[in-house]
Parts: sequence; structure tokens; C-alpha cells
Amino acid sequence: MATEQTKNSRDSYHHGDLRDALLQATRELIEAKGRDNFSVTDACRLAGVSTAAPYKHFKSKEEMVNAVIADAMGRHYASLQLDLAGHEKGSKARIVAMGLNYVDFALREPEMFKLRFDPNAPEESPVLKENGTLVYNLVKEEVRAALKEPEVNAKVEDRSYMLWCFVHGMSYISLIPDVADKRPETPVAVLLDDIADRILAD
Amino acid sequence: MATEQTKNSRDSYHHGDLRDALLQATRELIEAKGRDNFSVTDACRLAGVSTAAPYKHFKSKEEMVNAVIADAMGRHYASLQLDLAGHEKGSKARIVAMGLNYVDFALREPEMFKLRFDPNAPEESPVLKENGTLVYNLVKEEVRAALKEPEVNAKVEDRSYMLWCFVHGMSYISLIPDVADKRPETPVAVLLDDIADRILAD
DNA sequence: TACATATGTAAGTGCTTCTAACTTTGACAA
DNA sequence: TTGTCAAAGTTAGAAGCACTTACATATGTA
Repeated sequence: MATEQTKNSRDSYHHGDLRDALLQATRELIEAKGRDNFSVTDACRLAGVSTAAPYKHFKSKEEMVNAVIADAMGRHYASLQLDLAGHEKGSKARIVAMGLNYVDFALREPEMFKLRFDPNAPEESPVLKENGTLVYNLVKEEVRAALKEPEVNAKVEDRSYMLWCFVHGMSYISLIPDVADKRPETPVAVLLDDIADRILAD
Repeated sequence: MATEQTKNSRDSYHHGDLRDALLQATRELIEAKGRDNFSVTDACRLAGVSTAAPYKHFKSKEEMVNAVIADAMGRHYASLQLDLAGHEKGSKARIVAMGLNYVDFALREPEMFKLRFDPNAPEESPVLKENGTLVYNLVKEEVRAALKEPEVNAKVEDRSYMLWCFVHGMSYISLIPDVADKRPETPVAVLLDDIADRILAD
């Protein structure tokens, strides 16, 4: 009897969980064809509903995409927590792990990564700002501990920002087509370890 | 008599220099309203022609945008040459100047900067790749000289890449809305000088 | 069982990119 | 000076898009 109540497949007039289905379709389509080639119509086709259906769940295409970005940030944050768990707090290894996690996510979900930092309607999405602050505070706290500073002072701010700039740039550059010839042989993890030493040095 | 021949303003059936006018309109509109909100129709309105006119000069909207990006890269390269002129070859100041130039361009033409590194149809635009290689070779040569290495070896490759990652990330981060609270008080130029020391150190 | 509400559809508006067929203009050869 | 052609505009329209309105159907609850 209980199994009768959940009808996820499209065997009736009502979908069951269209909101999620649309988010998934949106994410897959954006990741497959790029932000510029995504259309709500395509997402509807994938979910098997009419083109008007999404507007019962989202105000606009923009809001749909923003919801997908927020989802991606959730996944990113979860994977970060997982990666951090294996390293001792205040260790350089932990900082390197954070950097690697950042780069890995960019490679895993390039379109999500790019959209996260260049959304169409930034001011509409305070979720992104909160998420960013949350993660960046984590970075600063790690840097503070690694530098053995009693508090997050100007020095910690500077070094944290340097690390972020480096890791962010490395991630973005990894996504640019045709830069394979510019990337050195040295593996990403080694480069990260190296730069961490340099930035954490006095 | 000679003045009669050049008719740049739209006082006749033929425009005179529609291609350039469209490129300028495209650039202005993208920079003003963002890549996602640019339409060829708008560019036509600005240039004062019908919506079919652009297709006598460009194959598609994509090609139009790519041409505008290529233009922007030309301006960027010119400004780089200008900024380099004032500094001695092989000096750290010259490397810092390159970084500052990069960040400045991103701030000056944010949409062009973002599009340059995330175009819609990358494979169609070998111009971008050539431009990138040209500039990056400049960086590597500067780093080689600063490190006093006889040639561009693995060490030079690594350090150049580190510098690029940092500067690229710094530029991108400067364009993210609502990160003012994360940016340290320390001026960009000082941070660049600091990181250059760290990356060029043994 | 009645009904309010949530969630779907069909149809249509106005915008978009891009094409096809036509018109105007300027350049150049006879 | 004039005829012809290619270049560079035009208008009209096809196909696809985001989104709205009015309507249909299902679900939960009194």
C-alpha cells in the first residue's frame, strides 16, 4: 500500500517530484552543453513535462539556474568536509588538501564552478555569499593556526587571500581549453605544496 | 571633394563602416549588461540598422562576440607593452608590472576579461590561443631572466605558472560581487610585490 | 463526499537568432 | 556618360526561446 503512494515515474498527470527532476536536468544540460546553450525547454523535454511546468516551481530560468548553483555549492562544501577530515588541524597538509579539493571540484563540475563565480543575477543570491564567507573563514582559521598567530590579523588576512587567489586561478586556468602546453609537468599537488610553503613562510 | 567620400554617419542607405560600429555596440552592450543579456537586436538598435544587417559581416552572434573578444585582447596586449616599457628587463618590477596590468585590465573590462577565458565556442578561435601563448612566453622570459636561469627549464616553467595562477585568480576574484569584505586592506600592488618575492625565491 | 490547493497542460505573446528574397548604392569597364 | 555587377543594406518570415493566462486534474483534509 505504501509503495502505491510514491509515484516518481511519470505514470500519472502529476509528476511526483518535478522540482528535483528539473534541477537535475538543468545541471546535466548545463554541464553537458555549457551555460550559454542551456534552455528551460530542453530541461522540460528531459523531465518529460510541458514548458510551462517549471514555473510552478521556479520564478524564472535565472532562479532555476541559481538553485542548481546553490546545490552544487552544497556538494562542494560536503566534499571539502570529507577531505579535511583526514588531516590534522593547523597542518600544512590540511591547507594543501583544501586547495586540491577546490581544484578537483572545478575539474569535476566545470560549468557549476564557473557559474558560481559569475552568476547572471548575483544580488539575488545571498546563499552564495554566505557559502563563500563560510568557506573563506575556514581557510583563514587554517592559515592562522599554521602561522601560529593568536588571532586573524592583517598577516593572516594577507596570506589567506594569497592562497585563495592562487588556488582560484589555478582552478580557472585548468578549465581553459588549449592550455595544456602551458601547464608544467609538475603535478598539481606538488605545486600546491610548494606554494603553500612559500605563502606560509615569514 | 575628399570630405564627400567618407560618410561615416548614417546619412545614406549604406552605413559606411557597419562592421566596426557593430563591434563597438556589441562591446558596450556586453560590458554594460553582461554576456547573458546581450542581444544582436540591441546592437542593431544602437548602430541604427535592421536586425538582418549584421549577417552581411558576421556568420553568427557567436562570431560577433568572438571578434569583440579578439579586439579586447589587442587592447590588452597594447597596454601591456606600454606598461612594460618603463621597467628594466629581468627586474622584479617588470614582473609586478605585468601582474598589475593583468588585474587592471580585468577591472577595466570585466566582461571582456571573463569572456576571454570562457568563450562560448573556444575551438573556433585560434586567435585567442595565439595571443595567450604570446603573452605567456613573455612571462616565462621575464621569470627566466629574474631567476638568472640560462634557459626556460622546469623551474622557470613552475614559477611562471605559479605567477600566472596567482595573478589570474586575483583578477577573477576582484570581479566577484560581494567579496569586498574578504579582500585585505593591503593594496594589490603590495600583495603582488610580496608574492613575486615568494615565488621568485629559491 | 466536498472542496481548496497544488501541480500539471494547452495555447498564445513577444522576444530572439538567423535566412531568403528583394533593393539600393558605389565602382568600374566600355 | 552609361551599363552592369558585387557589396551592403532592407523587409518579411521561420523556428525557437522565456514566460503568462486560462483551464484541467490530482491530493489532502474537513
